[in-house]
Amino acid sequence: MSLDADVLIDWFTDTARDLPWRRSECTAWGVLVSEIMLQQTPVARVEPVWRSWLERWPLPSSMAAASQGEVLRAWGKLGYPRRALRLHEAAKAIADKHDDVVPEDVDTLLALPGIGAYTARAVAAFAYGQSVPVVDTNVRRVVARAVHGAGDAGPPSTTKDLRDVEALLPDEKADVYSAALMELGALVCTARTPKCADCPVIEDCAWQRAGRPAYAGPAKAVQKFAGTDRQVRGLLLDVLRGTVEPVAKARLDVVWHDAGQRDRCLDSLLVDGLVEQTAGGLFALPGEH
DNA sequence: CACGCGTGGTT
DNA sequence: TAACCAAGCGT
Repeated sequence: MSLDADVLIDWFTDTARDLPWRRSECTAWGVLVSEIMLQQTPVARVEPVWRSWLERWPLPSSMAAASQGEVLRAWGKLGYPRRALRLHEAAKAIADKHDDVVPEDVDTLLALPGIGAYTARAVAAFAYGQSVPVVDTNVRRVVARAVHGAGDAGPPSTTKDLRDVEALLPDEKADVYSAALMELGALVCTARTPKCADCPVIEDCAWQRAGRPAYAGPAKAVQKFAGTDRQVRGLLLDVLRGTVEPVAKARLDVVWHDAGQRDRCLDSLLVDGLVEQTAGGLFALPGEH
């Protein structure tokens, strides 16, 4: 049994959100930028940044010409700023080695920094209309429920997940079908309170037939934030995003009480290339001094 | 393969 | 209100 492709595609056509990276005039570069920004960051926070980003850097080569610091500042508070650095590297590679054209081949996309199993296929499908399985957390949850009758997806396994979704793809409009699966997971078949009453494929749903059993797999580790290096790194970076001129270490020291953790985080930011130290010993976003 | 990596809105 | 959640990737 599989999910009725015609029904799902019709539902998507009628009710999908009108997101700018889904419009026909959006370039492959626009799609790629959106996919990177949407890695772990909600649509609502991505949209305004994506718009200004594409206006400022409409081509990979235009972004490639910017400094790392400019890119990090433009990334703002989307989170996980290493994504911005990798996107910058990807833009340079596309400009230099691919004639400023986002590659359409999955393996070529996979070779670019910051592009993994999901993003490579999302670009292949949504920018170039290819029939490839696009598996994100939404799709994994929809498949776990509708196909396997489980309450939620178990631990990810790229090989198995791709195989599962490959088997569902219709002969026609596989790209729209993939977008529809993602939209279903994002809007209807949600993690916490699924809106089964609104589901277009409830007739096909194995979870529904099984009486909607609770998730039975291994417990998922809840990610802490308060007090972690991630929080401290974020605080340090926020200082540097807010100033154009390099700052003395004392300006960074005030953001966190624990000097050991502070210094360790500053070191890791330097190692990651998110922060640079000037000849005078001051600190700044990289590439601007 | 499990873990670390930002940030802010929702329940 | 603390916990959960959000279109992953690289190591």
